[in-house]
Amino acid sequence: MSDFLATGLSTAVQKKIEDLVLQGKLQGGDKLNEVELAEMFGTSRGPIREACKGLVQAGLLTAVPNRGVFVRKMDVRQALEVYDIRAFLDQLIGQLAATHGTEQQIKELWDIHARLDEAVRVDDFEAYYPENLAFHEKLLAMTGSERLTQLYLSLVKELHLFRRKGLIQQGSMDVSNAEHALILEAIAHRNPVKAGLAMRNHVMTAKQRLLTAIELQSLNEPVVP
Amino acid sequence: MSDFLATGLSTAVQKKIEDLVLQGKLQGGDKLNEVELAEMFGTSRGPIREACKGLVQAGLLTAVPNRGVFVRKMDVRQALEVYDIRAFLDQLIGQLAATHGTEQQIKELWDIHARLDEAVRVDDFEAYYPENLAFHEKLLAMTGSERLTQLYLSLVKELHLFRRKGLIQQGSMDVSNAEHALILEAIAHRNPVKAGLAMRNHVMTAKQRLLTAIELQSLNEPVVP
DNA sequence: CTATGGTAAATTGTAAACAATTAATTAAAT
DNA sequence: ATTTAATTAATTGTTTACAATTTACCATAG
Repeated sequence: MSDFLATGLSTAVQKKIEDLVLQGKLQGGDKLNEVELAEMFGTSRGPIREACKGLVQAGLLTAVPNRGVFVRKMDVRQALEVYDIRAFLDQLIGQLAATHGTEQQIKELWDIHARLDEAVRVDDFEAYYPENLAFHEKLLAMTGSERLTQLYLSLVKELHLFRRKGLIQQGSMDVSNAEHALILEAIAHRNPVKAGLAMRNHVMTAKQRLLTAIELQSLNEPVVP
Repeated sequence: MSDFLATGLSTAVQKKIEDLVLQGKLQGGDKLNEVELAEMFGTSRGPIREACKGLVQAGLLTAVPNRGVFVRKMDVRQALEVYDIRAFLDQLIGQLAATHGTEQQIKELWDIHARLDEAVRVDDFEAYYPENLAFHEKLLAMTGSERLTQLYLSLVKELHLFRRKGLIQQGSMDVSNAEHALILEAIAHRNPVKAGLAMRNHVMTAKQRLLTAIELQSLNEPVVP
């Protein structure tokens, strides 16, 4: 390991394995071979095992005694469970952001929203996606709650495990950003309840989009493979 | 390790260390010595280190590079953050319990509530405490959401890190169980929104009790020690 | 041809040894 | 006497070696 690391080898390895999972290079159900990973990162098996323990606790991997660790397989049901949880956490985020956000932060949210609108206008999802992330991360920063931030980001990672082809839709950017506007107005007016409900609604509509997308897909695949 | 364990040594060790923390035998800020723990459990340091990695991810321990792991120190601010999160998770729990709970489960809730009332009548906190846990665990079971259950239990454990003398009050059992009644009625009437709000309120009043208790304590300790 | 059993390879689980960093102690100097 | 430097001890980080379990393969019986 020649890398620069101020936080220990196992932690660095944990981040790298996490990347492999989130980028989809390791997919749901895949088995993680310890010696393989050790050679890949140029370490021994010790740090690999420690890293995996952490990722199991984080919900990205699952451990089977004497069989090893596997990338967690997330089915539709579990994904919907996480959407529900996220919806209520987002409600809290909206409340806190409206309460504790500074005027400067609100201004920056408007800036991001303007860029999102531009991406909607030219129908550029590649531009929309990172700005959307920035929008929600700015909201997180406005809450001032470390634990909430950590928990929320953890759940977002978890949802990355659920990636059936195109089910997390690229469409409906316009609807999504209209909802952003409602959230922003409520925050700008310092209305925590309204901001919270707008946030919760924002996630619930995303959940609903996923549900309809699943229904559509199941119509195209009517018989058992 | 002569113990019976179907899930690996490091996992068993993790549970034991977790117990040490939750029982307060290891207190906030305490340093965990690897060789000491290894001798204590009759293992080598490997499983200890793996267990600690898991507990760090779970939020019960904190790791400092080249210095070791310590029991996480939770201040008032962090505890209040967790209360807020729990409040909104409990709202979701209430909604789901009212939606998916079976009539049998609702009946069992009434039974627990009756025992809680009896404990209130004779002012027996030792009897109240475990039944209160049972009440909330029954609600969790009614949600049918594994992830929500896991997350909620994890946050409850986290709150155990915050234990200043008597701040988690034993009093106000009567108020607490009156809130339980409101929750139960809403669930029995299959009113998810009402049940959710009653649950959130239940946690927020607990948070408020903590806040007032802190204020009272700070009045008794006016000067810096 | 399928099923069963047994042996060998591969992989995980644990322990012990080694390296590197941090904490503690002692000695010297201002 | 207090501070600073140097040396030693203790502890963490990592690697290597060993044990136990699982998986794969092949032979043999039905």
